[in-house]
Amino acid sequence: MSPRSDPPPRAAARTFEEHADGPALQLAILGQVATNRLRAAHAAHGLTSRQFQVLGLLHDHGGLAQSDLARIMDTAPSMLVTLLNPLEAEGLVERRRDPADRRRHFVALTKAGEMRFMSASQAHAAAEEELFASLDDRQREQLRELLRALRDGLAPKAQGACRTEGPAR
Amino acid sequence: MSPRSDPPPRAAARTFEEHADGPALQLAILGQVATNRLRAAHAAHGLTSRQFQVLGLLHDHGGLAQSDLARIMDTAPSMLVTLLNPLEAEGLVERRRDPADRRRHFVALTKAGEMRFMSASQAHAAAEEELFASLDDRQREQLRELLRALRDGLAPKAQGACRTEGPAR
DNA sequence: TATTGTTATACTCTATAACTATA
DNA sequence: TATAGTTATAGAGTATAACAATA
Repeated sequence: MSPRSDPPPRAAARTFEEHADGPALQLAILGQVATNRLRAAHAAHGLTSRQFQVLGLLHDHGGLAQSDLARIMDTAPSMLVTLLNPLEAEGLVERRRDPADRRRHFVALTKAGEMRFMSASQAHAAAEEELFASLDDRQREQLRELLRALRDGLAPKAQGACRTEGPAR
Repeated sequence: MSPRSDPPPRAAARTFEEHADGPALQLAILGQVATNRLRAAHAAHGLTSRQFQVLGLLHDHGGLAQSDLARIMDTAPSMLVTLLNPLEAEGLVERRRDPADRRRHFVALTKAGEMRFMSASQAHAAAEEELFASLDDRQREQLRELLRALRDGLAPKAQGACRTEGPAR
């Protein structure tokens, strides 16, 4: 469309509005919207998103040592204390000392914790459905493929994580 | 594919891993990645992302009253003080009282502020290019369309904003 | 009395370092 | 000495409320 030599084909100077319409910022903004909706879904069941993650990992693994949980979540051990204490106080989670190595705390869901995860999990699914309500099935599949390609194209570091946190706004 | 009546066709119970693979969490995670890359790009030029936004809005509008800036950014007036003070101390921004209404502070970029925005803007564009390097042109266009459809499908509130902030992790 | 901008304060989430106990 | 977990502390980022100046 530009038949001859425009100066160099480098990115021309952009206005801020052009940046704001660009895919990076749009992705960042929509990711923040998704984060907020999910946070609200979890909060409706008395959980922060990270606590939901804790319950979920315990659910999937059938319990974990506190140190393994810290490794999986890529967070400091002291953070886990902060996350687990209220969960234990509410009776959603149980800490048991490992008799074989009395330093270790084995953490597992209680019955109440299982039920709480189930209900929060449904809220999570509902929030997801609501977020993508405006896309038809074909668009959703396209989006999933693109996000997967994007994820795979980025550093391996970003793949396993579930880091969606950060204060409300 | 399920020829007769599975219980109800409601969403079955999900493991956490299934949630983690779902589009909502993937979008949230990738949005956080984008936020972090952009933040790094801005930080390389001595700016937080919100300060970059301030410079950008001043660039696009050719200066604004502080109160208008607060309205556009949907933030408290006191936040602007926090954002503008270091920018003014560095000489990137100038505050002038409006002679017609001496309560108002008209804020505009200095020459140095313009240059700083330009360089940070290039870094922003480079980060964007790097983020989407693994997608070909067709995929990028698909993604832009899907993000636009998604944005338009969500509450009008989410459309204009540029909120990508929140602490580092 | 309402509006503009500032200061002072508090809150949330996260990160770091020092400490206890087990090995 | 090294590891598991805890406590205490500090930091970044944001929000809220009280205030001064001007209209």
